[in-house]
Amino acid sequence: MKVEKISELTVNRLSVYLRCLNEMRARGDETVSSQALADRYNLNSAQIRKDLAYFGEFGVRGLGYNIDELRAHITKILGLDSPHRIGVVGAGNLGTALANYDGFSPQNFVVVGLFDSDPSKIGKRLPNGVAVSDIANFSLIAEQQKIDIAAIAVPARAAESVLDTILEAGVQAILNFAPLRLKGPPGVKIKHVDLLVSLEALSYFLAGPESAAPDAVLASEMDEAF
Amino acid sequence: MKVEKISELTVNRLSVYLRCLNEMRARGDETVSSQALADRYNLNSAQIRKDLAYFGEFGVRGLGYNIDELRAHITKILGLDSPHRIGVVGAGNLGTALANYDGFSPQNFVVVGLFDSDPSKIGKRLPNGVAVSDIANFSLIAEQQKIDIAAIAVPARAAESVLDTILEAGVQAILNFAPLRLKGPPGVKIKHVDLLVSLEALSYFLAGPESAAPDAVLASEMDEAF
DNA sequence: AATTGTGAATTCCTTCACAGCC
DNA sequence: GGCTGTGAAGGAATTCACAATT
Repeated sequence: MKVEKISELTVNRLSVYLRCLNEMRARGDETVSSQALADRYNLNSAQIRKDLAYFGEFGVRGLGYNIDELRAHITKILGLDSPHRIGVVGAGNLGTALANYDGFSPQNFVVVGLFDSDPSKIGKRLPNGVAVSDIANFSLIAEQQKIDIAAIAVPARAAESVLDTILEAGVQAILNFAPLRLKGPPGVKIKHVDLLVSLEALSYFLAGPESAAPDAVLASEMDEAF
Repeated sequence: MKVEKISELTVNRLSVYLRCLNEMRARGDETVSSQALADRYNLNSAQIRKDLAYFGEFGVRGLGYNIDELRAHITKILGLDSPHRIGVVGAGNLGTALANYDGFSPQNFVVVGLFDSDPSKIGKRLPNGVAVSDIANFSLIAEQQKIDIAAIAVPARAAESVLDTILEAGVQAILNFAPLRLKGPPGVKIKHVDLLVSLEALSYFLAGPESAAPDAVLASEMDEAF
C-alpha cells in the first residue's frame, strides 16, 4: 500500500464501486473486469484501475477482479470492517428520518443516539428503539455509546453551537445537513450534504440557455459528494 | 454574459456564495470584498472573483461588491427568481421529511406532491397539507401541479422504475437519494445525494493511517457535491 | 489605497495507450 | 487473447500575481 495522498474523489468512487460490486454479486457474478464494470455503470475503466491500484494489486491480468475479494479489500480500505456508531443531533423531520433509516446497517453504520434541546421531544422513543436525549448530555452519551460520527440535522442558526458541542465531545467525523459552511479544526473531517446546493444546481440547469450540462453521471459530493 | 461552458463546481459554489451573502446581509453588511468573503467562509478570493466574472462584472474595483446587488445577480443566474415545484417520490422516512422540510421555501422551492405505491400510505396528508398520491398518477399530477423537479426517495430496488415514471412525465431535473447510480437520457439532469458515500468517506478518514485529509471545507457535493 | 477582473502558472484529475502478465 | 497496472499526455480547476479601475 502506497503512502501517496489519496484524493477525496477517489475515496468517493471506491464507495460507488463497492455498491456496484454488491449489486453484481447479488446477481451471482463472481468475477468482473474494469471494462465490464465501467460499461454497466457508466464509469471509466482506466479510472477504476487507477483508483484501485493506489491501494494494491487486486486484479489478475487477463482475468479481471474477483468480486468477493475486491469487496473485501474496499471494505477494509474504507474502514467498514469495524462498525461506526452515529449520533444524530436534531430530532426534527430530517434527524428522525436519519435515525429511522434502515439503509445504513448493511454497511456497518448504526445510529445509537438522537439528540435535541426541545424538552417536548426529549425522552421520546422512535419505532426502532432509538431514544431522544438532551443535547446537554451529548458528551457523556457520546463516550458511553462510543459515538464516532455525528450528524448535524438542526436549523442553520443552531448549527455552530451544535458543532462546538460535538467537537468538545471529541467526535472527529461530522456529516452536516445544515445549509451553511461549518469550519472545523484540523484533524476533524466535515462532510456537507447541502440539499439547497443540489436543488439550486438543478434550477440552474433548468434555467440554462439550452441546458447547462446534459451529463447525468457524477455527484454532488463527488462532490461533492456526493 | 459569456457563452463559455460553466462547470458544475462553479454552479455549486454560486449557491454557497448566495448562502454566505444572505448571512452577511442579515448581519447588516451592505458591501463585501472577495477577500472578506473568502476569509470569513474559508474560500479562495480569486476563485470567488473568477466564478462571478463568468457571468458579468458585478463588482467595483477598489470597493468590492454590493451585497444586495450580488444576491440579486446570483439569484437570477441560478434561476431562483421563478419558483420551482418539487414532486417527492417515496413517502418513507426520508421522503416525508423532505416534504415537511421548511428550509426550501426561502429559496423559492416548494414541495407540491408526495407519491408512493403503498395503498396504506396513499391519501394520507402531512401536517403541512401535502397529500400522498398514488405513483400511478404521477404523470397526471405532475402536469396539473407543474412539477419541474422530482426527488427520488425510494429504496434502491425501486429506483429504476420510479425514474422511468418520472421521465415519462417529462420532468427533466431529478434529485436522487437512492444509493445507486441512475443514468438519465441526454437533456435530463440527475443530481445524486448519496449518504452512504458521505458516511464511507468519513469512515475512510477515521480509518486513515493518521488522517486522510485534514481540510474541513468543500463538499459533496461539492461535489462533490456540496 | 483598495479591490476587481484576468492571463499565466500551477496543481490536480482524467484518459490514453501500451508494456507486462496470466 | 484478454486484462491489469501505470507512465505519459491531455484536460480541468485552482491559485497566483498584476494591470486596470475607482
